[in-house]
Amino acid sequence: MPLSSRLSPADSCEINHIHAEGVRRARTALPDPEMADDLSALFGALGDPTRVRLLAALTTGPLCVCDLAATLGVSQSAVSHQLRLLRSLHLVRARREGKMVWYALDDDHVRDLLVIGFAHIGHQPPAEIAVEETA
Amino acid sequence: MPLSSRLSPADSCEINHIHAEGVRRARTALPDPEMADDLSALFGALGDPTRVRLLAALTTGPLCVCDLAATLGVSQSAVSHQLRLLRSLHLVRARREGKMVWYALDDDHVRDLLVIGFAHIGHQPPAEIAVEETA
DNA sequence: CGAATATGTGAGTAGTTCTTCAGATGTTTC
DNA sequence: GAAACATCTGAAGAACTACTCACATATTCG
Repeated sequence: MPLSSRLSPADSCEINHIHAEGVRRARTALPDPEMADDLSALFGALGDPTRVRLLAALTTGPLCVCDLAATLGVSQSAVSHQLRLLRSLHLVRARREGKMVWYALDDDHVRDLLVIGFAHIGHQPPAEIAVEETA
Repeated sequence: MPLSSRLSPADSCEINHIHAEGVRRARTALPDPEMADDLSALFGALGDPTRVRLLAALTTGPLCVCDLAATLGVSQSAVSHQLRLLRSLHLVRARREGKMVWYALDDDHVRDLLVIGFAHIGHQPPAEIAVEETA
């Protein structure tokens, strides 16, 4: 039980009013540290305006680095740095074609996350995101 | 057209090989700056291991601050700070009951995001997350 | 091969974030 | 009202992030 050993008697509320039942139940749903790190890294990748916009742009179909920079109005270098992060987390996929590299969303999870995200913040997603264009 | 004015001739690849068609299409899916900020703030909130674990814990039902601290094994103060952020983004809801404050997930978007996130990173979510316990 | 084009990358820096610490606030009980 | 308890909050420091700049790499074309 590595989890219970983490409940140090330190400061977290001593042995106060802990509701043992609820805590035990909560622990069953608690991802282990590695999962939590992976999950938060994934969401963290979506936690930046530039990257969200990159991904949103890519929902309309593949674009090369240059197009992405032009679409967002940011420097090509900045885009490249961000794409590397997105690639490392399998959010986008890169395919070289001559001098250019085309980027595309890696799978539908990305689109799903964006749609739910938009729903949560109460804005309507820009139409193209919700529907698969199969472009 | 505030978007096109953002395409400064600065460094983003001059007027090179931009594929005008794709860029124009991509722009239709591009959230405006305010949306992008809201969206990324939402995902950013999920972009931290402690907060992901807090939310995962809450998928099993409401817990008080003290329970959450005990469940995760982190200080009560740290939990409180994080809960404030999560509350401000409507990811969790707080209800005072005497000395204690019970926290619960604010809506099902949170659960959905976690489930998709787990699917993406290829781990199975800890069983309790996927199903609504109506506890 | 050398020039031109498109993209990738390391270092540096300004800005942001997460935790801890100390103390404030709100609630109950006596 | 004072003591005890649960939670909240501001300040501060350590760690992380995202951009820019300069240059490296890769591909095509002459």
